[in-house]
Amino acid sequence: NGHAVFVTLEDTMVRYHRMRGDDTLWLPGVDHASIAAQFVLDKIIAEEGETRDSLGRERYLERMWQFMAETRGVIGEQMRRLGASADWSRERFTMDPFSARAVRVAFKKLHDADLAYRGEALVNWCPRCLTTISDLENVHAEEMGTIWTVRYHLARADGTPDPDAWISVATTRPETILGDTAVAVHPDDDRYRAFVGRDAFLPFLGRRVPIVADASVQREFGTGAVKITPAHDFDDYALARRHDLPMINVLAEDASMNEQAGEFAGMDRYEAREEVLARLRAMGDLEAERAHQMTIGRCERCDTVVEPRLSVQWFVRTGPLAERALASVRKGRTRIMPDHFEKVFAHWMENIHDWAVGRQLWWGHRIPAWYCPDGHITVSDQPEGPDACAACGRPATELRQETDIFDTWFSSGLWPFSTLGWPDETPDYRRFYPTSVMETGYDIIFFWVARMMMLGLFCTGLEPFHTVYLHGIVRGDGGVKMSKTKGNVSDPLAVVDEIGADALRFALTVGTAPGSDQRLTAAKLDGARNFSNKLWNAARFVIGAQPEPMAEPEGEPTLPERWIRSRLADATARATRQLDSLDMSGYAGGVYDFAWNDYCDWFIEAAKVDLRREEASHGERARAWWAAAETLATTLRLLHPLMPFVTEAIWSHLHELDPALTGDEPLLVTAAWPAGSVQDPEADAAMADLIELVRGIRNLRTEGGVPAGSWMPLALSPAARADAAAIQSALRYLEPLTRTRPIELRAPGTTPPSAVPATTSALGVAWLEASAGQVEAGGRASEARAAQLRTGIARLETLLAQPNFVERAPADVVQRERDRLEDLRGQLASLTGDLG
RNA sequence: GGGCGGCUAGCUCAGCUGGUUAGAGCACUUGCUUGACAUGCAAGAGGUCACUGGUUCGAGUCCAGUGUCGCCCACCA
Repeated sequence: NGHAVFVTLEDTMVRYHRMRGDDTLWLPGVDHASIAAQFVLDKIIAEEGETRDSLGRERYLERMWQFMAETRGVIGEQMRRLGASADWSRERFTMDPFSARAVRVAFKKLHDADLAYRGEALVNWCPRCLTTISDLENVHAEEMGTIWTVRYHLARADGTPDPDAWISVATTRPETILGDTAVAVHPDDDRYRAFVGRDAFLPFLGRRVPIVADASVQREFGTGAVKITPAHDFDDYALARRHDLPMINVLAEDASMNEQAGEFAGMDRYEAREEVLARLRAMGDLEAERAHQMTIGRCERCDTVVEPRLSVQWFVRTGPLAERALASVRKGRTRIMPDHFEKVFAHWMENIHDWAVGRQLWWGHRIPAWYCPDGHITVSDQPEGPDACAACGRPATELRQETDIFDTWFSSGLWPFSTLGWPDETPDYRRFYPTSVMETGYDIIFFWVARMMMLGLFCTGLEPFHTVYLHGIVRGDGGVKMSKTKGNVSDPLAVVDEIGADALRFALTVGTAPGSDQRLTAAKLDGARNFSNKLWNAARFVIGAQPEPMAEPEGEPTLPERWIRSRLADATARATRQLDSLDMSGYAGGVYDFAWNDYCDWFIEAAKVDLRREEASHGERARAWWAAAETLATTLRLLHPLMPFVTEAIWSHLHELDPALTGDEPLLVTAAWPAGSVQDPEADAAMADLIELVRGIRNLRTEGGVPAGSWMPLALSPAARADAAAIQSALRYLEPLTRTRPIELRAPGTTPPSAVPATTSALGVAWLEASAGQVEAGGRASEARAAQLRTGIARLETLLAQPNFVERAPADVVQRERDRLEDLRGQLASLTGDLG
């Protein structure tokens, strides 16, 4: 379903711009997702009784290519079924040779600029995936754990532990005691002032560690004294660097205790924890134990508790890169939608750490760094590597390449330009770079968007896109996030099979806002399906209503014809504006409203009258039909970006009927977006009056308990202001639309008999000429209406009586309120006159 | 510990730079197999726009604070 959202949004944007005649490219492709892919493939081969090591690097990677080909096929098929009109001839993959080259070149460029370096540091390590992971892949959550207080005995003058003097430290990870190299207290803490400078003994291993003072220690927390394990804790690491303390790694790569752990070596970290606790208890040095809520980081992929690990790694120095990316956003050269994500983006960029880009995995691009026996590093962007060590000239044969691969996001970060041929200035690159819109989920704004901004600006000197459109997460009926692990992912293809891709696309677009999550409920999908069904049926009507024989259209357009063209012009203008500003939901809602409420509910119903009028000439019927068909055709153009399938199907029928309807374009996908046309305010107003009157009369029928099927005589007393032609043209539609016959025109100012409910509109006052008993007596409708009018009038009178309002509000606002007041007074006058 | 967002009809949500009587879909009530569509048509009911204060002629909309739910970021043992 994640696919369905981005395909829908991107495809809608792209189809719109193609219809506009813009030079449009939607380049499809996928990344190689190294850690996730290995995680999945490891499981698959495990079922075959194999492991990564049993297969070996080469065969494992062969399997991976095969697996990836299948996955890509599935994703491509899904996208196509959803209607993705991407340029499949340019499909790209982050493991293809173009990407590989871009990765090498980009990395060398970074290294040359001193923005990539190799160094020893503490990184997040997943003991199950056996690789470094980035801060972002280390997901923190609150968990209940235990905090223990442990006694470290002080060293006596003779160098032995003092059984009666100790310093107590608090820890949540007792096994790391084995890697402690100090105890720290706050310099101003009176309790421990005398301890500073002395040594304490670790409970095991017989190691003496110094007690140091450091302001980073929180006096209030725990005992106020903290054990320092530099190789296994980020705080401790920083402190150790300040105090020049040794760093002892006691964990192996799978998080079992290593040989530094002495007698604990070989135990798993949690076994060792229990063992350490048991011994401390036995020695009487476990002072306290209590439940403790803490934050624990787990591997995003496999949920294993992450270990900080001291190792030599490749890093990207992000400071200068982030500064530039941030400046771009601040200056508005790249806009993030919705706006408030700019703050989120800025906050992250301002607090960014260097990026550990190396991964101890197989599936990915190997870091193009070569080491010579003398320790020199040569970074090369050549596919075959360097000829010789850049520092000492040793031949390539004596160099060995780094075995670590890049974080997938490194190659993904180059996507906007690596896919267009960079570092070469290819025609595609010149034509399409920088790109315009980056559409993706807000959940990967840091992983991907931030990296593309940083690397794009660094590599190409240009912002890789001018707009970032972030979509939200799709949640299921209960508001639960759909995730593969929870197994509540609904298969988009199953939905497509059931209700069609168009309906799914519509449901995913309407009523959503960028950056906000949405609930995709069954009811919403139903509504979307109903809409595509509605379109189909409206088209069926239009197609079936073509007059026989079809003649040259003639005669003046009727009111509904003028009106629907005006409404269409308005709908077109709005849709254009909305799509230009990426208001996808507004666009979807707007065309829906036009197609259903204006076109189907009012125009088609009115057009039926004209199409079936017996006295109409062939030419007049042809004109009436043409208006309906033409409007339908334009509506299809408006809807096509969002609902490509139904619209295309209907289009082909219209084209078959008369190519003039489709502008001689057999395919809607390549047809043009409708040009704007002028609105017709006169028709808008006249039709609004007619609609108001129709509604009023229908209301009278319902309120009066008139059976829906029966014809009722109607009396209409035209308003003095209404012109005769307008009344005449309205009558034609009034009759069938309100099921009233005959309609008697009374003199202006005529009032209905007392107690007969009437409806007042700009066109006049109307009431049902009921035979006795057919209309329930009473003027409830009129009373209610009069009350409404009185409230409105009172409100406006108060408002207009305020000098402040009249003097300080803009003239047009004041005038508008005055007009409204006049209008309401007029309506009330005729209504109260009628009531007697 | 910081930051961000939501709070509008029974439900899911629109509501742009403050200005008609606050909207839609679904659900609900009533009536309709009217020759495109019952996946439909017509009419209707339903809201102190979370709360408090402020700015303003005018606040769902802007400002401050409170509550509540959710999310993101963060190296407190």
